[in-house]
Amino acid sequence: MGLMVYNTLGGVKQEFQPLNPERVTMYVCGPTVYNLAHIGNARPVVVFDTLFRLLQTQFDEVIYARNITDIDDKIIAGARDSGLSMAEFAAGYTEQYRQDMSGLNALPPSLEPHATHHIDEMIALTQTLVDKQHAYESEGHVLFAVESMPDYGKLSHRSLEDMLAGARVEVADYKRYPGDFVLWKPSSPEEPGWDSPWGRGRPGWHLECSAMIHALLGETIDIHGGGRDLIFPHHENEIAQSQCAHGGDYVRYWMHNAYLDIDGEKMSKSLGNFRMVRDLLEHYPGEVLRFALLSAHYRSPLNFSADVLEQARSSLDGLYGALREVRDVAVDSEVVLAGEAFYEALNDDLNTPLAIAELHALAKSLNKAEAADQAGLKARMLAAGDLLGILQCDPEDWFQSSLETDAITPEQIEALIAQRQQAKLDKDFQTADSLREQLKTLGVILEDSREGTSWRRE
RNA sequence: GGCUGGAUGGCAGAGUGGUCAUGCAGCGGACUGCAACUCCGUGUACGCCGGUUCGAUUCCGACUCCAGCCUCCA
Repeated sequence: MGLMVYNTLGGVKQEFQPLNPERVTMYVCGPTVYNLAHIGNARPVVVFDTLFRLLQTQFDEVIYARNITDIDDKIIAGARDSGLSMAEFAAGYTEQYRQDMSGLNALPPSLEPHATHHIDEMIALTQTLVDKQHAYESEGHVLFAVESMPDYGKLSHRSLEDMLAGARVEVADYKRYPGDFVLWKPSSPEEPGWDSPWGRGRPGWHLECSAMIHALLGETIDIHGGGRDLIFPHHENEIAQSQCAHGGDYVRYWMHNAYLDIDGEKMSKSLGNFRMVRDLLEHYPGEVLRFALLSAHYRSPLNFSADVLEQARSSLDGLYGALREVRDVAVDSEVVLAGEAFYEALNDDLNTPLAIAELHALAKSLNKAEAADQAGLKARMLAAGDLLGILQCDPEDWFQSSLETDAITPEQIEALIAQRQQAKLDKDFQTADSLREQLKTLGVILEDSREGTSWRRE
């Protein structure tokens, strides 16, 4: 069985069959660069990065695009407040975003289009929609007329009547219909803007993705991903724009990740419980954050907490522990995971928790393996880890990288270990134990084996 | 109110119509000078009430609670 994915459009798991098996296309909504990325922003990045890695084992060419929204009202406001130009302001957060995601072992996407580099395409798309009578100009705005699209609402399962019933906001008076949304809006002289047939203005948010996808990937793409909250209105409106402009299918498989909570509560400004990736990376290796994010299925809510992070670290310790024992065993680089339980778990709609369970099973086998079987098991574990974006660093570095304390240097640790070794030879166990205790208070754990004593951070 | 999705052992979290998730933590044992690592063993978990069934955590229905969206927040 090949890759199965849950398609939000239709609500069922389907076998993944790309339009063109020679060139698989995937687009994931990236950040609006007006702020630091929080851990919730990181979830789709890690999830779709894992999918990107999986797809690459099955298809020769996988184009993965993740946009940077660098024109937006929040960016305009942020730039104004900080006294920077919009471009400078956005560039700063874009660079920080790249660093943060790299810290989570997320591969760079194949393409990283910036909204401001595709304004011409957005204007053209808007013009097409106006020409086809799906959009209209009103008081300097160009609006999409949702009534012009019979199946508007198909992704989010809501009808125009439903939306009206639930409407809680005042309707702008330039809209013909309350559900109409902005394609192009006017800019004041102080605001950034581009000349267009409707005057100087800037694009609406939904327009960007439709225009960039069309420009870079084509009229129909295979996978479009993002967080659940984007289903409505963002993705619904993308469908409306692209389908009405170009006809045909816009996206073959819509995939949406669930939210994550912090300590059982929604992450929100009012609760003040935002966790920024950059801050978390100062206290935890990126791999721990990534492992924690993958420990729940992407469509399930994930409760993020310090406890979960410690559990992730302990789990990774166990996996790296198995690899450390075979540190000097050479591995065969040609490993085919297809067909194995680990791989099939990922193939089943990216069931990362089950895949991780299989990884633990591999580690257990490796711990118990005869020498003859070690190379093969190690190679499979590393290949499996690579698909998840984990287990790629040197095990000794993993255990010895101390992010919490600089109270003692590796040289000092080695010196104390040598001292303890001598005490052990002298049968002076009291001294030996006190040296071990001394190190423990500094967060260093000793492990004796036949080959000698190694150490790791607590 | 409308739409979507949830409720699994101390914690996290898969899955299934009928002996097993898995990890973390705990407990017992082996190993060890003692530990740590590792290995072995260990938990009458499936929101509530009905129904279908020889048998339901898993299917169906009601109920309770929770979350998300309906406002350019992943």
